[in-house]
Amino acid sequence: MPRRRQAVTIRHVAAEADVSLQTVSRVINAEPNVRPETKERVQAAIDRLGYVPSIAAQRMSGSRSYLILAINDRDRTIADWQARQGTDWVDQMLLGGMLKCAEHGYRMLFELVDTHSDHVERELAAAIAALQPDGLILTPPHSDNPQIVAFLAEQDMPFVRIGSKRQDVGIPVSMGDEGAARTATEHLIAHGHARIGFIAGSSEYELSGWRVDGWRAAMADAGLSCEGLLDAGDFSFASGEAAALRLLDRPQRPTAIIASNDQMAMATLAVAGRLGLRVPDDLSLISFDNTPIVQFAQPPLTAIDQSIAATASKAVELIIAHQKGEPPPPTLTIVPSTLVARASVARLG
Amino acid sequence: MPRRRQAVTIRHVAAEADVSLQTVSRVINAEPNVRPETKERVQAAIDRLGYVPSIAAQRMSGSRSYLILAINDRDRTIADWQARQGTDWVDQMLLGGMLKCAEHGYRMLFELVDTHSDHVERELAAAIAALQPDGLILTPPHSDNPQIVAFLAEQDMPFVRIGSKRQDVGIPVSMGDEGAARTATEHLIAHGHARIGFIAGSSEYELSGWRVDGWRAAMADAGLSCEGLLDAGDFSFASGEAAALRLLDRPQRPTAIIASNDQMAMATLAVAGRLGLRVPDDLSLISFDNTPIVQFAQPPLTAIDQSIAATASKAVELIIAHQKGEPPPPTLTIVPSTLVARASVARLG
DNA sequence: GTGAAAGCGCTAACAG
DNA sequence: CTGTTAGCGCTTTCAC
Repeated sequence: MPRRRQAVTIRHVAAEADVSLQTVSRVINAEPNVRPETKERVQAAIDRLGYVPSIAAQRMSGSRSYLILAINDRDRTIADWQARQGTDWVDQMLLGGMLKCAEHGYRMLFELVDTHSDHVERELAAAIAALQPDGLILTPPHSDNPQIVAFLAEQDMPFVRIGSKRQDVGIPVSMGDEGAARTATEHLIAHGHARIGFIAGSSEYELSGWRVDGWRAAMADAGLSCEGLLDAGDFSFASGEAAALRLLDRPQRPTAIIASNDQMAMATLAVAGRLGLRVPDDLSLISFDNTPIVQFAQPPLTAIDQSIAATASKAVELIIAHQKGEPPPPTLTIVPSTLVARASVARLG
Repeated sequence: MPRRRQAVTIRHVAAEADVSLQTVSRVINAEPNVRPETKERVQAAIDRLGYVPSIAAQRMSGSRSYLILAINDRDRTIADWQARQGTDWVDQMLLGGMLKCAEHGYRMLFELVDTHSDHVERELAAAIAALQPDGLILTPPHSDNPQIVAFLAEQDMPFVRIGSKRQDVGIPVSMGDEGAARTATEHLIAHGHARIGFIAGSSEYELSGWRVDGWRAAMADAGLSCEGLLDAGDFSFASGEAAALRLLDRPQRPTAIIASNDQMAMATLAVAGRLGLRVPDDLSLISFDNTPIVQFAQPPLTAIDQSIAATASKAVELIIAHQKGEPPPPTLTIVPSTLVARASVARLG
């Protein structure tokens, strides 16, 4: 293998512009103390030579690596990829994250980490040691994993916790789960529903609880009872089927159901079909996540859209801002979710 | 910002194992000339300290960067992400590519490059200069872009050309487009079809032509005419609609259509519906790509599945093998596609 | 077999 | 405002 070296280095630029290495470095990093005309001359040399700094060298000399690591749950991500159900969480993260990174000359690297492993720290430490990223983005359920969070805080590695609300360490970016559940519930109430069932997600994810909270709050505000209307799955289709069956099997069955993710919503739709219930005429349905499959459901499902792209983009922004020494936002950052109305909700009565 | 340094370096390991830096380096890189017991002692120290080499430093000193760059078309990728139609090309690339990379201690980085830009070289040169990857993976339509290919060859940067057949430079990995189209065509012929229409894709992609070739060959082998049965779109839904309309508007309309991708197949399905043709009773349909949406179509579409995960995995393997100095495969590598039978093909007559 | 020295491309810290 | 010096952590080259 040929020993691969940088084609054009800072040295070439310095020679070309007839200045010192340091001056070139200052121009590259937009640092002060360079006379405009010198700066211009250097910039011209850079352009002429097509010079681009080596990230490795920049990192080596103790500055930024321009790398941001997005950490996702290994098992779940691989399962989604293999299932080929169209789950586009990763794509949306890339869309928001990569583009924002590119704007600032950063790169986003995708890393899979096993939540359940007893040596999460080691996995993370290895990734950090190897890549030396400038910051990490944690996604659920990692965002609230005490081991991970404590470890990163200790390393004082800047990190954003997507879908988290805890402001103790790291920078949380909430997707407004409670508000989203409230919105969905209120949407149904506005359509005349009173017995609104809720299928919660896995308790491994804190957001599951927040969504329940939002539903509860909206029901309470409307003076409605939640009695016998709450069930839970683990985000899988099968668990959704079971939960839907239990909910719809009750004597006073709900006239509407909110499912905490699309898989469980699709399962509910299937169960309704089996029970001879038409959606939306006999049962209204709202799902969470708004992945592509719900558009193709029959009927297309009304869904809560969590803007993952916007959230990832925000996360990158926050890390870069932190990197520049700017103070973190004083209050919790919330990237709001929206309700996308389709055909699975009917007016009651 | 605190000047971030490696927590544990090769120096610590050397001290811990009481050997020189060089010996540690030899162990890390599995080089010869280390006595087994020394090696063991060093390895123990590495494990005890949780040492992981910094890839920046490795790269700096002229060795591998353990980074492989996957290059995708910017516009198309972003459009897919924004459309949220469930296109999972990127996910499948990550699935195959990342996991294979991880097996060998490499990382895969995703990069978007504008095909149409007049300074593709500059974009690529910048990415290469910044990241210093050990190899690149080109995806269509980049794989056969003469500018890109020439540039990389000149840099002598190892690269795999996914979906290409040209063996002049780089390492091509074909997905067997011609064979796949042949398979689809023969599948329809076996079901009694004789007037099998074909909607080709954008001529910007060489694979569009190969697919047509496969269809032509299968038709010829069966003694069937292709007269008036070929049309083309550009892979978009709208173009598929137009093509399907032209094909189905003919006096002797086809009894089956093969569309070069899922979007155009879905468009054909929609057009058939509008014309009062039932699929599969009045029109059989086979699509290419097998992205998630076709499972959710009514009826679910029979499709050619191009195993992108397997292809990406193979691509990574080839780059790493090349990296190790192994010779490239003497013949064209083909990752075969398979036909997934669903409900959109009916027996004729 | 193992070790010492030099240097990769860049930036921090200091000097002028 | 600009330049010089000294490394960053690792691998290469060459000694032993």
